[in-house]
Amino acid sequence: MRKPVFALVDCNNFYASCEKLFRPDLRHTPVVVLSNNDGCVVARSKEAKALGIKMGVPVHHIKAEIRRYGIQVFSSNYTLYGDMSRRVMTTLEALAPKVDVYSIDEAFLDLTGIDRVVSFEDFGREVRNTVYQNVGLPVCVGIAPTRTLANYAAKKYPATGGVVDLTDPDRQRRLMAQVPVEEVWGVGRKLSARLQTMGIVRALQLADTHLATLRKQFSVVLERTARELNGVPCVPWEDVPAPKKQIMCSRSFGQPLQKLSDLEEAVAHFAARATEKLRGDQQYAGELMVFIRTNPFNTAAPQYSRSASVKLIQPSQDSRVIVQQALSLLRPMYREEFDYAKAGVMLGELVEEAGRQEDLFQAAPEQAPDSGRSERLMAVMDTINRKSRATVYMAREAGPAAYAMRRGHLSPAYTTCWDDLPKVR
DNA sequence: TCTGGGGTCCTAGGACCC
DNA sequence: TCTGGGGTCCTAGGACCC
Repeated sequence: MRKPVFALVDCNNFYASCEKLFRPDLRHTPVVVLSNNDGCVVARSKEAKALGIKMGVPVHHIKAEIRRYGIQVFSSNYTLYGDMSRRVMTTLEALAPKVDVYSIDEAFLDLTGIDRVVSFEDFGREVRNTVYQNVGLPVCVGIAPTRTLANYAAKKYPATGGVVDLTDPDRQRRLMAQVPVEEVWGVGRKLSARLQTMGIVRALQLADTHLATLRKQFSVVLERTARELNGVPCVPWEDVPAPKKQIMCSRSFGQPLQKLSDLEEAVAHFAARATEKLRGDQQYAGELMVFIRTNPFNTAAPQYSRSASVKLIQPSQDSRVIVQQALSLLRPMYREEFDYAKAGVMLGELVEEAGRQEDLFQAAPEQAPDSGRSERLMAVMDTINRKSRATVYMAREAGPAAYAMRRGHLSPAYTTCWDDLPKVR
């Protein structure tokens, strides 16, 4: 049997790199990109990292640094990042036989058994150069027998020119001896804290821990991680992306809301957006959940957090049905004495059209007078809204601007909107 | 003033069945 | 001096990832 070999291709500081790509004047300027609602930092250029700006820090905590160092701040521009991501992935698909897109800025390549006229390292360099030439974005490439090893190979050794070949077991162990355990893929804050109390502080120590102990004291997940560090693949390969199991739309409000009518507008809006995504995936939802909550960071204020869910008799992708159900879940949860900071709608029990169960008490589709009407109406709405965002919406939604995200530093849609094309003078 | 949003998987425990 | 055993399904909660 051929030994498995995976490459992880990871875009460096992806969002920040996308912003810099269209602003050559910022080549050496520290850049940060903010989360939705301009809340906290979710991407940093290497200059910003060098200044000690931490991932996830609320932007209002680093106001002084932004001013002092002239850090350039951007709101998240997912239209731009999504399009750049698509270009990177298309390039990768031309370079490797099997590509598993893992996230907006990462993909695994299955290199098992490819004819190796060049070394893995040369292959990695070719990937880097081609992506840079075609798209203009820098990537790191880690190559190893398992994804967990490839993952930290790609992320942790930019000093090697962005390509690390970890197929050699001795090299794996040498590098693992230096990697802190919390940097291993699958080991987060909680697990690393517990591991450290057991004296496990390096990746290599985790790899050498007795597997049954890990399973017993933690779970099968950590056991798998340890196996992967030892070169035994445990993460299944996804040739086609698995269909989504839930779809969520939620948002923190710019200002706290008190009135039921305001919450209704927000929840109606989230329900409509979630249902739009649902139709985009050509799925139907069998269940929906609505939640509302106060601001947990405001510890002085009384806290309130509720969620409610309902199963639909017949799975639906009709915004009218979902919005109406969401509102009837919201109303009994509402208490007027609280300041609400966030709400959301989650759709679950998603099914493909073909597997949809019909309502036993409904007339047969060919006899039902409105058969297909819902689908046609929604299709018309989506078509109009694709051309011009939020032109048609449910009456209960406040309107296009009411729950717009705070995005005070948004860059233009350079690649997806004619009006925003960069101009060459 | 000000702390994101959207996902996945696993486990434990309870209800229920025979 | 003792109170079965095995199975499924569901839910809530915890952990992780980007």
